[in-house]
Amino acid sequence: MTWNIDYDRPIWIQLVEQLQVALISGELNPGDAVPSVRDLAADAQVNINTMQRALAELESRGLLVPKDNRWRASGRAVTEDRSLIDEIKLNYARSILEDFTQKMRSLGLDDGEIVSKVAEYLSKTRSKGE
Amino acid sequence: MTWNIDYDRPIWIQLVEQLQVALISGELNPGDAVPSVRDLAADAQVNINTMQRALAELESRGLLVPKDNRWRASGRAVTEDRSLIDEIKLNYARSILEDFTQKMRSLGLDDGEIVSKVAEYLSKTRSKGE
DNA sequence: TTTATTGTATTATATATATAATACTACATA
DNA sequence: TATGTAGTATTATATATATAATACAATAAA
Repeated sequence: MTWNIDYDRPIWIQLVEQLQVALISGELNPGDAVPSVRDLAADAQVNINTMQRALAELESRGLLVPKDNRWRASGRAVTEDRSLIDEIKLNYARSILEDFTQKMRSLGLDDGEIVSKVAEYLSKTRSKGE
Repeated sequence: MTWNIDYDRPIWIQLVEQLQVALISGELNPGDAVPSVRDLAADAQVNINTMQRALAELESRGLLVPKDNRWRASGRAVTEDRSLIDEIKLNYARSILEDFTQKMRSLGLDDGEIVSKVAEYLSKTRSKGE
């Protein structure tokens, strides 16, 4: 997976968000093994403790689970609770829409202008395939 | 003006953003006097130093200017350079659109779905007046 | 059985952020 | 003229974040 860290927000929060996107976009599927904390940290070029904090957060949300019941050395996996993933996906999409429309409206744009600007921007940035 | 501070990003950056929105949305007009640092800080329930940092940043961007040429006790005003405000408004709107479409696409939505979801969300949250 | 790997924990350090308290200079105003 | 107000500066303190360097116990793998 690809990482994109900027520096005006806590890194561990950005890691949580980007891992969550990987889960709800289907880049990581229910039951899939998750790379080890060390590997993920190296991949994202981030300290192990920082990545550990992100994974612990996702585990507390139920999105990641320990792979075996007994102890740890088996690593983590994506939850098989698809309804939980769907629920989080819906919430996430709604929060993006909320944030976006709030910002556009605060600029003084009305609903028609917002829709047309979105359509215009999408067509400008459409990849050749679509 | 209304303030809305959350706690996962530096406060001074959020102050810069929200003051900037006030400028480019026309809530504060070119030439308008800006309240004193102390008053703004009290209004936003934020430390004076924090608000000062935000105002200094906006001044460095040319959006705010010292009210008189001589010294300070006259306070600040909004720049009368309307083209600068327009330019920043365009950049801001574009960055919002960029951020939004990037997030929606990363969820696996195609352009048609994005437009329809925007339209649907806008109609659901439309105020009575519109 | 030996070695490597897993998640986890601990300690220390550096940095950025936010606040509080205080003070100064120059100007505006009463 | 005397007082208040503007922006600004300084010092100190608390907190969150991020990193580094280790270490450990239990499991997996060679």
